[in-house]
Amino acid sequence: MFDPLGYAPAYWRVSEAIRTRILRRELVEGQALPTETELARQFEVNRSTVREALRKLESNGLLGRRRGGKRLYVTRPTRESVGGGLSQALALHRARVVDVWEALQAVQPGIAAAAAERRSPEALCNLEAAALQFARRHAERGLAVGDVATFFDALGEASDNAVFMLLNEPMLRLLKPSLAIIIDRVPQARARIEAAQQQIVAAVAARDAATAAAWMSRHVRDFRRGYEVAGIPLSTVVGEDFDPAAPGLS
Amino acid sequence: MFDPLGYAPAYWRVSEAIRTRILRRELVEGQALPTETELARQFEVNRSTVREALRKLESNGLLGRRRGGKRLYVTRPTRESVGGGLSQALALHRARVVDVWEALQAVQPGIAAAAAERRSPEALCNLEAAALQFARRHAERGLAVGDVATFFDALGEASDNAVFMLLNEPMLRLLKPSLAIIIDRVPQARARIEAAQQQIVAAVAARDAATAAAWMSRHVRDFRRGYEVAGIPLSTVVGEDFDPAAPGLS
DNA sequence: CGACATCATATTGTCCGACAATCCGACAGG
DNA sequence: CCTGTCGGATTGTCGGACAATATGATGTCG
Repeated sequence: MFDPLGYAPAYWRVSEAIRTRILRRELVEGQALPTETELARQFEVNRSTVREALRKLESNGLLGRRRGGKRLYVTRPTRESVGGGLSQALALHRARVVDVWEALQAVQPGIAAAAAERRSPEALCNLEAAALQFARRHAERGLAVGDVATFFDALGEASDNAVFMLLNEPMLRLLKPSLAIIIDRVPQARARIEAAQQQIVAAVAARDAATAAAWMSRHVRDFRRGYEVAGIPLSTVVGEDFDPAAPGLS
Repeated sequence: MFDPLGYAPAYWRVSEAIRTRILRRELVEGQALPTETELARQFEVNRSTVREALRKLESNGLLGRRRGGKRLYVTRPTRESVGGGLSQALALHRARVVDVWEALQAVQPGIAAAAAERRSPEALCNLEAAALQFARRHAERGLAVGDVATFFDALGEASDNAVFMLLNEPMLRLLKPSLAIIIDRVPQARARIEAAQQQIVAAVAARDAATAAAWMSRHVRDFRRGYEVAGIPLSTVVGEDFDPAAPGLS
């Protein structure tokens, strides 16, 4: 009948106040935040309270500090920060590799199509570079996985769509461990990936959205075959590697 | 040439220590965290330091408190929490409605297909209920938008894929404001949405993945027409409504 | 025996004050 | 122009304090 009358602790209100100003763009990116003491003075709360609020915003990626710097600056969440949160959440929701794969299957063709339609010359160049990088050194297992991710990232970049770019990161992060196993155990995986990448690059270069999407679809389907051949159960729960991105060193 | 030697403040290390234990499932969901004083004793740091660490985890959605409760419990990030973070990030990245629409166009058909393949009887029931709800009361503008979102959510639920469920939330959140305008300004919008929903429900009920995906694709394409008819520029930057989910009242 | 009122205790939210480390900017000197 | 020095400002961390209130134990009554 009655909702509980909301009480919000001070650290929460302080954090919301700052967050709102950032989202309203009254505090613009790159701008230095006032010092903790100054904020405490303005909000009329203690510095400890301010600090708790700042930690919240910091971990949301809205505030960050420059390399080795001391003061906080307004920043927007990096892809890594958003992706980290999302993949962490997915891990806790016990998402399975097949779930991630299914999402990949749904999203990536769309990304490829968008990239084909709108790629800039530089983005195409990056994409080609990524494909070449994978082709050149896919012998080393450690690098190969990273290069595959780089390729997908370059494609997202080429799509010029912030949503795609942000969605790419967490899915790849969750896929990486199992992808490493596939590349390790399935002999023909490297060659198939290389071939698919080249077809996709060609289609993107030719601005042929339909072909790009089709090849990407095939490419992703290959991953699923990879799981089966590598003997990874599709119902494996994706795990986080718990590798914290070092704190101030962004 | 040299990497900076990493230094991590204590509050960060404390936060990481707890986060790692949660991700390793050594701290399971629903479990109460030790008290702040106890944590301070165990980590051998000051309580203020512990509190800063807790704020980080709290805002990551890994810790939460029960209604009106005092102690912190281990929780997993709710859909709202990760959706809020993601849509906030997208807003700051100046994502445009066309970007969100494009992502919707890529993802939703996949969700519909997955839902058609795997829907449980209960999920189907919820989906039907959502469609019915929209059909019944789409006259009221305020409710109509929410009901559309509920329909998409029910579909995500039916797909039984945690990734899809988590991805749905932020996109809908960003789309809502513009959707409200469309429903308001485009006379035939309501009828077209209702028709599409019914077709999708029917396809999902019949486990016809291809038809479900096709209708969903058409449905999403309609939104784009809606933007044009309603006179909303596709390059409008999506904005956050800055509606903070109340703090302890989850 | 179980439901309910009562109360002491524990816990959180917030404050104050303090201090070391170190980052910053200015300034001088080669 | 690069380097060394220095004082002030700022952050990270600490200890202690206190009010408000959630929690759990206790006692009471049906």
